[in-house]
Amino acid sequence: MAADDDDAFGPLFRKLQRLAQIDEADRQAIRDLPFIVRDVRPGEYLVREGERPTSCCVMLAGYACRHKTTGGGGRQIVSFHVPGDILDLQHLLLPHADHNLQAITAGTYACLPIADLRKIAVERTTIGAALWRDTLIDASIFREWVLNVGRRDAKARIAHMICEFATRRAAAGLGGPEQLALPLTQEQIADATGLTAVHVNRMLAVLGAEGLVSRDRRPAQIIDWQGLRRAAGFDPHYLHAAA
Amino acid sequence: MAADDDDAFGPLFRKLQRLAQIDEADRQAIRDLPFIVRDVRPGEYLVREGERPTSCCVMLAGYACRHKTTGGGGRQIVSFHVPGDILDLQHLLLPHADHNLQAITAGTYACLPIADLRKIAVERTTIGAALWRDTLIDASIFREWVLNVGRRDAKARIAHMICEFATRRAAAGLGGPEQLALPLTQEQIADATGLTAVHVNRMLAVLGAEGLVSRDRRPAQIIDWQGLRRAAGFDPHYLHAAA
DNA sequence: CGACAACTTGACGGGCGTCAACCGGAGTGG
DNA sequence: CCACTCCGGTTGACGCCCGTCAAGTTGTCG
Repeated sequence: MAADDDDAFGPLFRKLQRLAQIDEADRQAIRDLPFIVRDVRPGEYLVREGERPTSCCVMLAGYACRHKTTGGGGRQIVSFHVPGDILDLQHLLLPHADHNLQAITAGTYACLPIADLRKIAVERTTIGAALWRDTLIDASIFREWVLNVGRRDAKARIAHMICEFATRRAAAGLGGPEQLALPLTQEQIADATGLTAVHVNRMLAVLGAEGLVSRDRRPAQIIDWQGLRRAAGFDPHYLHAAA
Repeated sequence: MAADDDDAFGPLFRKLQRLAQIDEADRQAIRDLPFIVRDVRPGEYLVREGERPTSCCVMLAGYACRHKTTGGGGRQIVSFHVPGDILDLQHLLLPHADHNLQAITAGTYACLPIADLRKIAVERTTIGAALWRDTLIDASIFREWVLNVGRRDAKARIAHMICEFATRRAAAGLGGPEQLALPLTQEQIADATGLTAVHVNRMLAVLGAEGLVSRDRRPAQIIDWQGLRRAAGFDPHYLHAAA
């Protein structure tokens, strides 16, 4: 209950608050869990496909992604994550990891034992509802990604990905879309959109020429948020106002 | 508790059994819920994007899909469903539908009130775990679809979709892959894979020429299951042995 | 027999992948 | 301080996979 703990779990509590009406007792129950805080370097793996994780990672700072690969070596990022996100909630009930979890930037994570988390989800129904709701929103975002990768052209696809990233980052309290410095390489954008880095570069040039994003200084920034939304056909209802 | 009810819920109970160790009391609790059984015609909508459903549909017979559309009119199927599947579990905790639910073939559905289902999920923890686990597997399947649509070429993409469909149908107890009569039009396959119907036709011709699927009689059938798996790079671990 | 939906086939074009070269900034070691 | 390396970004040439358009075939149902 020390102020330090509270600060550390701040991003998580803010997120749980958006998901359900958790109260002080719920927060305390989470603080009382045995956990370790871990710093990671850019590119470090938190979980690899096929492993049986025993703890569940909560992002406290930094950015991360989940990705899968085909037999042929194709790599596909399936989601990005911002502070407050619970990264592998699926391991509460699914023993084997079906994808990789990798840090994009340096960051810090709280690792909570899965068994304890499962217990608390049952005993404290509000926390259980928040976590379940989070997995449902997760699934909704994946559905939107299937649509994005399957049915939008390269320009709209990239714009949509950026819009979602900016929106989720804003929801995490890290500042509005206009002040986002996109912490992604063009190759990472390519892996998330099912394109190649070369073509991402070309499309970013187009988005830049249209005055939607800046390309002079790196990392890229959003200049015209409404214009980018229009270019993407971005409608945030699929985020269910809580991601 | 009549034998009729039991028969009707058979596909659901079989699925819940795979998800968690539900017992007779759990089954009885579900039978005791107020529900209605509904027959639908091919193409009929069960839920439309933006609605606030008050009941949750369980498939008892037939096939269905979920799909979304872009502003520009592009349509993307994000999942297929077989008997036993719970179609809109997300509405337990997310009020607004973020996608459409549509019957592919004629079928029958049990509609359970969402409020009752939510209650039973909390009171009977085994049922709650089964339902939560189901949503987690759902999410895993979406992730695989992102990979499929984003990183596989047309032939492998179609083959992979067929492999998943056959596997899930087999898990539902409807017969092995070799005796699947694919109940999908080429346009539906196209909408699920992010391709066009014309190109799906070309790729099915290739898969036929390679002796993997039959094209002489319709609907299409799998001839060489192992070969199709190889062409798809299909590894069912993402289904977590319960979908 | 006509209407209609689904499938089939061919011609053509474009969006995006591939290959390759080059640039620029950050880190590193002499 | 400068050379070297490395990673990420940038640009151009070229080609293929797949979309588009359009016509024709098949099967089904009234």
